[in-house]
Amino acid sequence: MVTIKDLAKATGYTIATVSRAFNNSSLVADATREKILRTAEEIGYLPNALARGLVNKATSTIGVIVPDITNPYFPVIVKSIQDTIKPHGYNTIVCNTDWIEDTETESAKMLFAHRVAGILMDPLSDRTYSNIYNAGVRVPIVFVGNKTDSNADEASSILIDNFSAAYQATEYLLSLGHERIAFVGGDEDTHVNRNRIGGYISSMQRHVGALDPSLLMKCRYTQEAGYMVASALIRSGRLPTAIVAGNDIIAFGVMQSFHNHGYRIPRDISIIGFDDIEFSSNIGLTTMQEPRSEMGRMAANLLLETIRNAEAHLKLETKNILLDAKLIKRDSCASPS
Amino acid sequence: MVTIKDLAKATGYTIATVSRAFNNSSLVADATREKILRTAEEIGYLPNALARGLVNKATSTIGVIVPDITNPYFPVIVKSIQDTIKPHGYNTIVCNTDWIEDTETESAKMLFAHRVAGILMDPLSDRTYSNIYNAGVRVPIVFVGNKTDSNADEASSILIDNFSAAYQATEYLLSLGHERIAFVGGDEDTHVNRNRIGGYISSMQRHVGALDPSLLMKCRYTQEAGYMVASALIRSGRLPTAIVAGNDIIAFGVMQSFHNHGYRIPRDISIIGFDDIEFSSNIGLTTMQEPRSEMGRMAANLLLETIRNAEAHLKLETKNILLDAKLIKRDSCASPS
DNA sequence: TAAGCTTTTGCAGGCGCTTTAAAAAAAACT
DNA sequence: AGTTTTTTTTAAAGCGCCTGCAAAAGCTTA
Repeated sequence: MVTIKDLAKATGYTIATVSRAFNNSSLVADATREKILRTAEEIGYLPNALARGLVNKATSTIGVIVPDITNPYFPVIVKSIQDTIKPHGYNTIVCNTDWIEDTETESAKMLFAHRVAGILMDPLSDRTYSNIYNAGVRVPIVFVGNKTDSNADEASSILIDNFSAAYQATEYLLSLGHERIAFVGGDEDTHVNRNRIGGYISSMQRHVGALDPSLLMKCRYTQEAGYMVASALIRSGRLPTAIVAGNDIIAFGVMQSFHNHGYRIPRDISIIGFDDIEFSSNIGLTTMQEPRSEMGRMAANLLLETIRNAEAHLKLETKNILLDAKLIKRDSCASPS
Repeated sequence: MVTIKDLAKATGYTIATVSRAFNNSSLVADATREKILRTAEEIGYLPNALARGLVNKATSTIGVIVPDITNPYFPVIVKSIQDTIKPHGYNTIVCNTDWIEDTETESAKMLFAHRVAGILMDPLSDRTYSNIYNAGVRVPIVFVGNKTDSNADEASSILIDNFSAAYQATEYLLSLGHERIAFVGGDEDTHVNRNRIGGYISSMQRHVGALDPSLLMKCRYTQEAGYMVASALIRSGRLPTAIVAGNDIIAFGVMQSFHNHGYRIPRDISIIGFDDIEFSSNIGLTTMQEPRSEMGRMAANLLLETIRNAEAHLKLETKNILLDAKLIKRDSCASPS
């Protein structure tokens, strides 16, 4: 393992000069820097990031925590984050929680132990912030995609206006002539779920009056869960004419179930999703599009700004930004027959 | 920032004892360890992973490099890796190369600078191994999903038998009665591409004699690329009756193009993909399934083993393991009409 | 009670790097 | 030439932690 000492010996300078050469310090002569850098290549010297992080008390790594990297919703955000921070010299450690709150806390602790400069995360629950704070994690955090309502002034967040988006989705279905509209969405009590359900209920109540509670179904954010709920719905015999799904993955499961049971979409039942993941267009799913790349980019920039301010011992006012979702009309919704 | 020194002061022991308590050393009394651990919770002490890595000359982090995290093929592998190594106390840093060879080299350098214990990667090209070796990276590497043929004895690999899989896919189409079968696949000269093309050609030549070279089309592994190639094919007016796609993503693009141009699958044209990503079942795409979870798991275990051996200064014989792909019949293939 | 063990704890050096203060070298003045 | 100023380099301390060795404390046994 070649260290700074080896490079010092090889060039004839001391480690102090070598270090400066690698840190673009103006305190080394250009000729010296050049010679050092050239020799570094030759002998294969790569600065030890651990030693650097130790003395600098900060790394150029940013932690990213998501619930499920196999849901295409997240990789786009992760990639957008990576693309945004890379030009600033940062890299990422990505963690997967599998929707398990303990894993989320452990991940945050691990990231903090690695002294990441900051954390970007899609929180699992309203307890997330206090969980990781109580675990001793002290590092700038920006939420993306979801947030913890109880700590809105402790950490910034970037997400869509879920209430309004769900309202809009439901309105669209109503405008098509549907009246019996079900909601199949997330079962955890989070900001996103509360607002999507809230928007749905609000729209329904405005147009249909009291809501039939059996139309509100909760499940996990997986295709299997959507499939199960739809199958149960079919077995119950009291089908709605349209469904608002909590996200596209759930919608996929719902569609597959209806398909397997001989129903045709949108002829027999309409469905609208959330997120607009890549494959929704292949399947022709009408959905509320989240600007995920933009969310990732904005969240990353906000975190970078927060980190810079923290280094300068200023505290940046936290921002809770709501973006607009956009209705993407495709082939999964039609007027009831 | 609470350090080991603070914890030492708080408990009345020295940092040596505190350190031992955290490393499950048998040299601390149980009562002492307990007291220290309890106090650690109270004052929020989390060991600095950088300092640890520095003195131990090794971290419990494993680097993962993939070409495109937004292709659902990869997240499953990444997750499988994470799930496999976590019980061993390791965590991961995931890098995205965007199919750019320089980015791949930079990623490897970054991971090495962070002193990862090892790297798992799906290499972009046959140059990958020498690229990163020449960049000074000296760390155990295991390839997964693809490999560099020129360095088969330097690093282990886990992938499917691509030649045989492509052969099998083509045979299936032939058995359905197709004769004019096109291949739309990866354009880089990599192990995977050579073998998939080789398997296709081999099967075609066996049954149809000389191959019409215009049937062999190369493109990038994206949906857009597949779409373009299919559109060009349609414009050319000389359509095949069936297509072997380099992967499912390309197949999606191809299908979408045919769909948009008024063709029906499989009535007008059959198509078979590669990988069996999640959404292939939704779309009814017949495909050659890669056991990605198993590949990730095996690769991770192999890397772990390699790391252990390296620590013991043994060199583990490299293994190049080929798994079998499995033909998953769905609705995108039929006999030509 | 003292000697001989065993168990537990402390001291100190060092991992690879950055950085402040001081020294040396080079350049710019009288 | 000598002196001052500026540029370049070095010496040394320390970031938070681990660990070999030495010291201290607890236990046994005679």
